[in-house]
Amino acid sequence: MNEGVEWVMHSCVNLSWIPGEAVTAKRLAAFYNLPTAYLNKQLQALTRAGILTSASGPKGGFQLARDPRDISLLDIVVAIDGPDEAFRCTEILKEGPGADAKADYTKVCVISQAMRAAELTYRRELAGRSIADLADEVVRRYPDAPGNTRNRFANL
Amino acid sequence: MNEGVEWVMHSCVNLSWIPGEAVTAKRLAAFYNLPTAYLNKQLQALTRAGILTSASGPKGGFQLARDPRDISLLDIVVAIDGPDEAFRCTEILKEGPGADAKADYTKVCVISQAMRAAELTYRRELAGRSIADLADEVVRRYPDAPGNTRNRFANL
DNA sequence: GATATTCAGGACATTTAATATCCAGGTTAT
DNA sequence: ATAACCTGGATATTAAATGTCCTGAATATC
Repeated sequence: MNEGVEWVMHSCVNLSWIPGEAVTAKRLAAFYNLPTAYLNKQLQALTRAGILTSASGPKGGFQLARDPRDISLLDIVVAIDGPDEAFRCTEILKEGPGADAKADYTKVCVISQAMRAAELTYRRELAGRSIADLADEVVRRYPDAPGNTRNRFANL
Repeated sequence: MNEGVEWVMHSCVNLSWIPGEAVTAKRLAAFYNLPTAYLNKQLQALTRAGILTSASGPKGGFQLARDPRDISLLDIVVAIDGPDEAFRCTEILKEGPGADAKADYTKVCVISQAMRAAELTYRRELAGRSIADLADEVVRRYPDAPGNTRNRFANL
């Protein structure tokens, strides 16, 4: 999995604590000492996916495009890592005996089905957790986190 | 995910229909028209993981090392793809404000926990499915499959 | 309007992992 | 003795991840 997933999940949680204000890629990168240009690529992907909004020019930057309650971890994984599942069925049964050339073995093959079923539970789990969930949980454990975060961004 | 996972899952199901007989890597590869030497590497990994037994020399080859009911899909994924999870926490919180240098953020970080929880459901699902499950399901749908498979192997 | 800031995105460069191939050495059935 | 077969290391090839750089477009501010 793309390391950018980790970066932008943290960035989205941080952005949820700075509502209504655009934060530049440079500052988001400086927060965790990440490579700016590369993080910017990931942020662009989130923008294309409708998770962030971006603005050019001075006072420009990125913000969450919607309520963090409506941004799931799956949304982010799909935006950064793409929609493909980890297990890719190459339909090797087509090379086996009694193969049906017209069959879609990605659907029919028992192994493919089992792997897809497992990935489905994974995705369901990720779909059930939102950026707001995570942010709330952080606040429960570390009440100062939002303040500390805003403070750090103010000094970048 | 390594494509070898697909190859060896199919191979293990096939082997479950040829109990007590060693099948060479060459024949296992020919069955699905796979690169022999590379498949052999995957089979070696399964052998090291205790899923297969191997024998050198004429009449040598690979067999299932235990009852297919006791070989889970997770066993195979771990043997081929390694034990690492897809999401790798790099502890970027250590670069953030108020970081605790002694903390293990792979355990403490809320994002890391959420991703690990999701992968856990995935692994639990895979751990709950065995090679025998899949083989039985195939037989239920295609009763001729074991016979066809044995027949094809006999002619390779 | 000029300027400085920032995002957008394409074109690279580098590193790492996946996907192989080959061979030399050890094992074993015949 | 011989041939078949697995083992594992070395190496090659390809694709993906990771990262940099630069041009162009948008825009806030003076």
